[in-house]
Amino acid sequence: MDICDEKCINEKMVRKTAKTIPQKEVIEQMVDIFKALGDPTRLKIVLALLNQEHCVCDIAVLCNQTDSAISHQLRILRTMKILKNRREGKIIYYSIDDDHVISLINMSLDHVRH
Amino acid sequence: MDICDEKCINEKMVRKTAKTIPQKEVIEQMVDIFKALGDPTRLKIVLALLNQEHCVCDIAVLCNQTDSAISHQLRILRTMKILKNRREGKIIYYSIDDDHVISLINMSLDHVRH
DNA sequence: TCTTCATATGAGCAATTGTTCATATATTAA
DNA sequence: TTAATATATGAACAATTGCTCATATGAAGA
Repeated sequence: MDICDEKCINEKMVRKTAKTIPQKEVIEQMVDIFKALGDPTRLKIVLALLNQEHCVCDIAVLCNQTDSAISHQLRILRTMKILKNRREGKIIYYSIDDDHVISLINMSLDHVRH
Repeated sequence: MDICDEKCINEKMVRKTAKTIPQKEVIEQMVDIFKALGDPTRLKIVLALLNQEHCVCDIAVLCNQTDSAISHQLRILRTMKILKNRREGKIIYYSIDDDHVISLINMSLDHVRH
């Protein structure tokens, strides 16, 4: 981290805080989780799966979206290991694969309710 | 919520889950928080302010961004009541105005560290 | 086998977003 | 008042994103 001496107002404080900021990789992973939940369709999907698994088709109904749109978002959430799925014949059931995400959602619910 | 009888595979489960999904307004507010933290610059800003306030100029240094870019993002975070600011002469100090956000960040840090 | 149904996926498009650059505002010092 | 400094803001632009539509895959039944 190179700190410009010219512009920096309070170099000591900046240096101190700089040490506390997580490394790039960690920040990127945090951003990815928040970004995943920062879309109404994806958040609704996760909310719909909080208590039980559902098939793609039912998730689409619950989210008022087309199967295709939901499938695209499910792939993103699956790739991120936020969701997992299991096949039963033609039907594929999705469920939550990450307890931290549940905690994040409950905490943001607290936030909204002040 | 109208549930299509044709497509729905398991109507009972869908109806049951539908009742548990928060209303639109709540979901939008949750999305807004996650979206706010779902950008590397904004997340870095909040991380930089976790322990103490900083002026715009120093935040820019800490985030490796121009003052202007930071100022734009600070306005977003201020509008969302995630940050507050105070003026001291020419300098404006920003700090965190929302404890829930701190909890969210700590929880996502847990997540990243498995 | 052929058809149907559930899901997945690629291309294309419109909307959103984050940054840059130029400029404006506001405070302090000269 | 004028100049310098810190911050804010509007316009423009490039990049990203989420959806639609068409098509593909994969499993079950006829």
